Amino acid sequence: MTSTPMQTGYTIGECARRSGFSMDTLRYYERVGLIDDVDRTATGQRRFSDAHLEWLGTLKCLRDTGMPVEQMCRFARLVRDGDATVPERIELLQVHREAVNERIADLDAKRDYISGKIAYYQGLQ
Amino acid sequence: MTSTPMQTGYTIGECARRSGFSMDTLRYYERVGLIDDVDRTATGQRRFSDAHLEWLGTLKCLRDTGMPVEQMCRFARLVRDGDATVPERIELLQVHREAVNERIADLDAKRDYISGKIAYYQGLQ
DNA sequence: CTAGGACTTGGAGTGGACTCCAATGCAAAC
DNA sequence: GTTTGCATTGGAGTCCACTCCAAGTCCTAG
Repeated sequence: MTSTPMQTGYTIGECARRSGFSMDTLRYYERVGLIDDVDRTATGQRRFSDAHLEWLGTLKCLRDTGMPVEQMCRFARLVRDGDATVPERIELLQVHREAVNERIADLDAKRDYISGKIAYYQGLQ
Repeated sequence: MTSTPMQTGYTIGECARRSGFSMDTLRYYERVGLIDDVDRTATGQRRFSDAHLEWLGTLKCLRDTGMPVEQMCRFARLVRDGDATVPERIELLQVHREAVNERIADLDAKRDYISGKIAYYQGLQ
């Protein structure tokens, strides 16, 4: 049904479908250092691993919650630099989570404002 | 303390401070048709009214909840076109509110994922 | 009266995050 | 073995929503 890995690992197209990023975005992320150690076939095509897919899941989460690419790069660097950076990673994620909390609270308040507007308009009918 | 309206109404600077938009953004919004009927002094300076400030509050809410400028323009047009468009405005706001709801739900889920990551890292310590 | 800050314009520039392109090579299906 | 379509590259282009600029005018405090 779905294509089988031809050597081993996922082609960029398969990886795009599974990760939710476009192929272009995956190449871009590799270029800026968000993705590492991508295998290549003898002829130069990328082959992504399950570990990559998991990492991409994390990236997707961070990106979709509004973390700038540059900060994700910092996180990626920490991960690359090994266990000693765990406290820094915790710190970074906690700060980000707080930003997400604030964003949610803001959206929540503003949704109420919108609901108020809707109710007002409905009162006019 | 704060500047008094020199004729009547707020200068663009005052309006910027009160609305949370920059002066440049206010001029840009006027250009694209999001703001209407701004008075001018004899020498051409803008003077915003309280009604403008209220409208800007609505714009801020829509913008901060992710509505694209183009869709805000559509809403502005509906408002300009008078009472007959109230049902359409309700529809537009309801659709937008639903988008906000989905955004909140998504952020919520992803915050949990982040919390999971944090807990995992803390388990390593 | 003068200094210094606020305001005007049209248009150009910015930033972030992709997204597309052309020319070319590779691979799976029939 | 050829077609169909997926993959490669570097670099250019796009999109959105501002944001900045230069050159000039205006306004108010002292």
